Amino acid sequence: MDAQVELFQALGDATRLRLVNLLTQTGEICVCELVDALELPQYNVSRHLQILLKAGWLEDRKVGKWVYYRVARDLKPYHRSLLRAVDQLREEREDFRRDEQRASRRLKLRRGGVCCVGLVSISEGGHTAQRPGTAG
Amino acid sequence: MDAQVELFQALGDATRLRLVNLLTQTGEICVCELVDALELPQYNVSRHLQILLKAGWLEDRKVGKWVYYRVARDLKPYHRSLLRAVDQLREEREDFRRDEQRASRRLKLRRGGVCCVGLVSISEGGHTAQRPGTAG
DNA sequence: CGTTTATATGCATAATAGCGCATGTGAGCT
DNA sequence: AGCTCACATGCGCTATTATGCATATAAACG
Repeated sequence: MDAQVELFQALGDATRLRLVNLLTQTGEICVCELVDALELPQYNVSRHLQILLKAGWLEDRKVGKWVYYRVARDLKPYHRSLLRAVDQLREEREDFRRDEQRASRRLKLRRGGVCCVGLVSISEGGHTAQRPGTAG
Repeated sequence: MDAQVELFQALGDATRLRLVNLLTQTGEICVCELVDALELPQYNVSRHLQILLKAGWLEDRKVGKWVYYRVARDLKPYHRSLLRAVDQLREEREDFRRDEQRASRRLKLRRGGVCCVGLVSISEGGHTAQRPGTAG
């Protein structure tokens, strides 16, 4: 599809807006951390990450069994403007702020700068607690 | 739906991006002029205008049988950032430029600052030539 | 090699979006 | 009143999208 239209379309979804916001606020962050922060099922987060990736919004970096995502670095002016818009949304979006809080708590638990290391149990059931049926 | 998500979603469509671009570039402009500029069927343009209107992007003003649209005036910072992004897209979008050219030709034909007055035939078949079957 | 962990994806389904056609609405003109 | 013009909208269709479930992939670890 039209690459620029795809760019806007990728932001036309609440979950993806939350992801983009979180990624711009926290920098590089891995999928399991995003799952915990957004409190959404892993497959759901993964799907939306793929959409953002394909649209050109994100970069991924694989480290062992983890995948870290971050906002892409080679951005054009219109990308920047769009990211600024997302940032300016923050004031009005409680969900953004809650995501950021949960993410910040989660990121403090990183050991040696690596996600998930030494994590046995965040909530009961471990940090994959957001699998449907386990949480909620 | 979530008002801010709707805002982004409204821009996630080529036709609506073209409309927003044209409206930011030309100011107030009526539906028949937009139809000529975009070379799309009237019902199509009308539909997308309603979507943009509902999303909070546009204002309309009815004058006789015409309806003029313009970009809304009470905009928040994130609206402005988004509009800036659309503007920055212009460089890469031939379609935007073509729309603007056709619009500019069309707008020169206004009489007394009013659209459509004294217009008998722009292209053969009159200025409603974009009805399917008449054009293309 | 089998198992666990982290992530991605095929599939079915439900919801949504865009399009074309036809028609409705409402203003102005005769 | 009847007609035309400018614009909006209901309907049916098709295409796309989001979601949930299950499973695939692939790395790490015993």
